[in-house]
Amino acid sequence: MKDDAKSRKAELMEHLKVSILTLRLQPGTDLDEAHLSDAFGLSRTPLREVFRQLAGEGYLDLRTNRSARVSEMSYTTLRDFFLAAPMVYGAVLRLAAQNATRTQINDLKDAQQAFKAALQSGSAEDRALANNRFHDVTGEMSGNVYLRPSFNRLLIDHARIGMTFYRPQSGHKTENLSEASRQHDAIIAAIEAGDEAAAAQLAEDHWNLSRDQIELFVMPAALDIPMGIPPLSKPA
Amino acid sequence: MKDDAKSRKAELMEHLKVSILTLRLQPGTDLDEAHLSDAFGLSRTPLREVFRQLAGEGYLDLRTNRSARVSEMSYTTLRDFFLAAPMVYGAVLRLAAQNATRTQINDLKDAQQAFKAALQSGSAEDRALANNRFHDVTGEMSGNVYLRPSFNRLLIDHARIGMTFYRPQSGHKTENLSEASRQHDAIIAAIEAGDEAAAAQLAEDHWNLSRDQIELFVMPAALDIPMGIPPLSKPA
DNA sequence: CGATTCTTTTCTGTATACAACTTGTATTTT
DNA sequence: AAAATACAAGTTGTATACAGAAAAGAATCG
Repeated sequence: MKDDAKSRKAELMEHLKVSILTLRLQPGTDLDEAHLSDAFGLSRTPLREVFRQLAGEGYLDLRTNRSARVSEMSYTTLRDFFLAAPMVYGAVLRLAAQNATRTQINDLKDAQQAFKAALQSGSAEDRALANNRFHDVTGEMSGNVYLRPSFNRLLIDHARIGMTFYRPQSGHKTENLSEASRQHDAIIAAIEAGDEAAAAQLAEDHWNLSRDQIELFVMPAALDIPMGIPPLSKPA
Repeated sequence: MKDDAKSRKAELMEHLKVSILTLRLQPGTDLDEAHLSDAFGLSRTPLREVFRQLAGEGYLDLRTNRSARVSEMSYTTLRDFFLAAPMVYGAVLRLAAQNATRTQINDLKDAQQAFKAALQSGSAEDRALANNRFHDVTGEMSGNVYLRPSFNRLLIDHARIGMTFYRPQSGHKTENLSEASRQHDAIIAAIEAGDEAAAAQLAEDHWNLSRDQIELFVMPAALDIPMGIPPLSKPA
């Protein structure tokens, strides 16, 4: 029942992280210090410290004398993402297979349980968060301080990319998500068996699946409907 | 001639970074807020923001209700380092060869000039900082936001490892450092030519050189002198 | 003496007040 | 009427003061 400043600070942090990962706070959004400090019962001093930390982790961008912003996503970052992700995740899973402890493996299984539950009944946000948690545990397992900064940065945008491209309720999506779930199970098995090579291969497969999904979304089948005359409309 | 708070803050940041990279502030050192804020004419509020940011970049460790500490280095991190470094640096140089701009290439040449100058006449600290600058520019060139967090984290410990293991004035060291300088030249050439494969290969070579150097330091040739009776000495 | 508890001191974390900067608006000038 | 300037409101950055937690020291008890 601790409702002291320390817990409120942690709450704020969690709130911002979740909001950013789920796109409730969209890339580029300005954050209002006064409003947030009011809402969480914190003064601006600790609030700004949270901003600084989140900026360090890649959630926010800070510009002097201007408000903090949710970090941007552009098409160039999408390209950079798929350049870096397979390599880093391959290394992470390889190390996870080497180093995972019993406790961590149980954490991973719990995360996968939650992911499956979210697939069944949850919202897109629940799925993205559960998926994020799953991969976060694999990052912990790798236990390499030099890989984690980039991996965590990748996970942020992985969640946001997922929220952007897996949103529509289509047959493809459900299929791909259950395929993702199957891959998660395989990843758990590979880690539990300490099978590095399998883990690394699964990392690659997992990204190929993501990329295929996005390509389908970005380049849909063409509409087969003749155009009418468009109404006049002023540009914003 | 701006001597306002903003520049003092930047000064403090630079001071801490340089001090940590050169081991003037050793891993595990406690930082005194009162003393630092006094020395740089800043109140504790902006000072603590700097701490948070440096912690995010991997220079410091923050623990609640305890003083900020220079981030630790252990033998396990040394192992983690050489697991991650070749992979990340290989990717960085590959992307650098793809994306480097004219301006960046000039920056890199300037950095290499400074490095050579430091080799000739500078201290170990100068060399480490110049080398750090060189690699930092390659990181800029890669232009990949997902790779840079890990790469920057690697560069911090690269400088500190260098300060630890290249310190003694030996024939080997000078030789290896000029070899490093030659590799830098080759890296510049590969980037300028846009030769990805060569750049990636050079990244690997560069780490092999580092690793050899450390192995030599950790496992020196055995002394060929019969032991006498050691003098009594108290452990610190 | 040694250990333990209590007090004092020091340092970390937070709140508030103030200063500096940005930006939007209104007024003046051409 | 358009542009430029000056003003005003709002927001960010910093300093100081205070509250709370560790650490250090003194006093008490075994």
